[in-house]
Amino acid sequence: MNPDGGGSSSSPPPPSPSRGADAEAKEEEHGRKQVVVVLVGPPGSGKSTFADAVVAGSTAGRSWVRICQDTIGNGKAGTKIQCLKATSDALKEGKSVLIDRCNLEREQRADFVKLSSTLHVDVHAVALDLPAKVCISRAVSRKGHEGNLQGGKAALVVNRMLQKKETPLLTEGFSRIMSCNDDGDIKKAVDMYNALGPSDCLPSGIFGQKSKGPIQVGIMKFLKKSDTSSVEKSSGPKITLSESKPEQQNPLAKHEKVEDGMSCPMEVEKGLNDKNENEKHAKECDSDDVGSCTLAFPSISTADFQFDLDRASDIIVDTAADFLQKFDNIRLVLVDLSEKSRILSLVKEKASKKSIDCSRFFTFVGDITQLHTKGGLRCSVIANAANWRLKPGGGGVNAAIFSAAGESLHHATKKCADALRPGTSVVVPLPSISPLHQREGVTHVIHVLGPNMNPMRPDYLKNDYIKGSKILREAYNSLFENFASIVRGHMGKQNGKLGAEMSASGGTSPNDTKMKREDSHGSERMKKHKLLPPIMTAKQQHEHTKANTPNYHDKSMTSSAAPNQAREGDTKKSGVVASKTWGSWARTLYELAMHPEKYKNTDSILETSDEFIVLKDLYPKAKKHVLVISRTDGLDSLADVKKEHLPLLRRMHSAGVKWAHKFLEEDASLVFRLGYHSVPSMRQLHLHIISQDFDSTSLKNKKHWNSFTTPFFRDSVDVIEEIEQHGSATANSDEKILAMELRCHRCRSAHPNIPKLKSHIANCKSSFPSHLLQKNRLVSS
DNA sequence: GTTCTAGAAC
DNA sequence: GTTCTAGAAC
Repeated sequence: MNPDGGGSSSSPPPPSPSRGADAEAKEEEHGRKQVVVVLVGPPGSGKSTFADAVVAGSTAGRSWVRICQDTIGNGKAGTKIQCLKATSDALKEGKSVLIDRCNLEREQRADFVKLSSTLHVDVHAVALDLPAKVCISRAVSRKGHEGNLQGGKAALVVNRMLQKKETPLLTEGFSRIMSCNDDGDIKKAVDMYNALGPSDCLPSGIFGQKSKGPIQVGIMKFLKKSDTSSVEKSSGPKITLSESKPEQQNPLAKHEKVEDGMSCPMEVEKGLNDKNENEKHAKECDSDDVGSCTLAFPSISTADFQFDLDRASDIIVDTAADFLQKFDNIRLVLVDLSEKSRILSLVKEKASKKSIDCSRFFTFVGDITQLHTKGGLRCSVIANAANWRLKPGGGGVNAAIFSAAGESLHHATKKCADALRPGTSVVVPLPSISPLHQREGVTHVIHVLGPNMNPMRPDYLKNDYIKGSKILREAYNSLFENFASIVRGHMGKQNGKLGAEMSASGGTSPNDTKMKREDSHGSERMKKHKLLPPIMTAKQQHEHTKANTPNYHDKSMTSSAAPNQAREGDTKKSGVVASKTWGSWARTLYELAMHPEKYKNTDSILETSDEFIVLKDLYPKAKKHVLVISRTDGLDSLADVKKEHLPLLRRMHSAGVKWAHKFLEEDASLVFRLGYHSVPSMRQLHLHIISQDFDSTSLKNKKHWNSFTTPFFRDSVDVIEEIEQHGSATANSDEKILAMELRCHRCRSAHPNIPKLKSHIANCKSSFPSHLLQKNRLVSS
């Protein structure tokens, strides 16, 4: 760390901040260069001490004022408004200002930046990035605090605040940002401001941000015993070696020690990841059938930022074991390049202790982009340890996969998503022109993003391994779930072919078609209730279907009320765990699509044709929200859609576009998006046409929001293209996607709850994310 | 899908 | 005390 100029993470600072001629003239007139220093740090990080030291120790004639929200209210709680007023007054008197309040979130800092810029004054951020443990200990144990934040409650407050912390950025308007990571950094920073004469200015840029932080005990774990006494205790013997040392004395030595503890031992047991085993597994998997049920995946988050290998291997083995229990006939292969891979040997060792079937979960040494040609292992799906922007490059597995797959993967990825949150994954069907598809037989790439331990990236976890482990677990679960969804799709296709063959030979009646549909409903419902039946190979599925066919025939419906009953009976009879049917409410659209004449007196139905009806959504989630509902009996969700439905889908899309244009005639400011929910709540395939204002009282919860603004929403244009190319559409069926944090669909900013999100989107004028601006995904005037 | 409501979060 | 979320019931 070198706070006084030699920034560790940014380019060398320019000689002086770039500011308008106007401001320069003003400064010359006054003969001084004032500055506003916005302190950023939780309670206990030492903001007041810092500010007092600058105010008291100024040696070069600059006049400083500390503006403290805790004291500005004269006994009552102070407000930001009061602080802004005091700042403005002090600046007008020619003084420089230190803002002593937490300012951890961008929004809290914004007004101070704005005020400074209005008054043509430079604004700096000084982030007091001390370990959470230090801040908590200080906040908890201090007495007579000006804001009365002390004792046990301080620990909770600090923790809560740190969860929301947003690292200050130059784009917020700061000319200079300095991070202080320990008392040494703080002292240097204080000295620097003390030595600043009235007309001096400091170089602009970012200084002192760490690329790697010291190990910290997870904040949550630390806080589980949040009363004062246990906080004191828990910082005792349980803390790792690195933390038992005084934190501030020698940060570098501490850092090295920590890294020692983290890195893998150099001497790896020979033969742990044996080549013979590779060959054995390759043979077992050397068929298309098995290959189509095999996922090859790299270890997530362990390469670049050294997520603890021991914990990571536990998580891999746990999640894989759980997953294999739920599904038969699926294979998971952990791949790493080196025979000496520590993660492979750890996983292998732990898997053997768990007595997992080693033909269904094993490690493989090789290049994940050449598993078939070089390793003889067939895998139709590979996972990528992606970066959050889903961009090629960077190195490691990500660079290798994007490079091997060629430009088409990049294009295909952009269609599915433009960013990924830690702990989630996204399925990208690999176009058949991709070399990776042609050469290796890879049909899908699943991009996965694990926890991020890199402070230069969003969602940096500050070595909170409790949270990190949770996210890593989510990442693998999401990966495996998405893989299962691909395999399901594959099985569905096999089934589809089977049906077509039977039909061509005259062996099927209309009821057979119905039967297949009911079967797919069964699986859909089970998916929802997490009672997944074992996934079968195509052959087994065939046998299974045949065996159950009489039941379906017997039970096939004779009235519109029958489908639910029929399905319920079937699932019980076939010995599959019984699960809930579509609720009565979920059949509304089905009833409507089948019998629109019954509803002709309502003004909700805008259009009726043989193929579809257009309906105003009863609970619109935006100013304009209509549904184009297919009338094809048996077509309930994206999972049911096949190539034969393409003409229908195209016509539904055209109808949607037509209605969007009609609405645009009434209000040209609207922007529409057309798409399907990955897993609809209502039966009967329906296309949403929804204006992007999301201005509606019916939009009430996170699920509503995320179902229209995450990859859960599949753009109609993409669905059509995917079916053209692959014969089926992928659905992002991972339920976690609907529980994701709330982000603005335009600027992607995060918001803590629905009301705050709504007030943001009412005003957000940012342009839409780039991927939405392509391929007519948005319809506007 | 919505409504209702307990209890968590603020 | 009020706001907000999330799970159960429908």
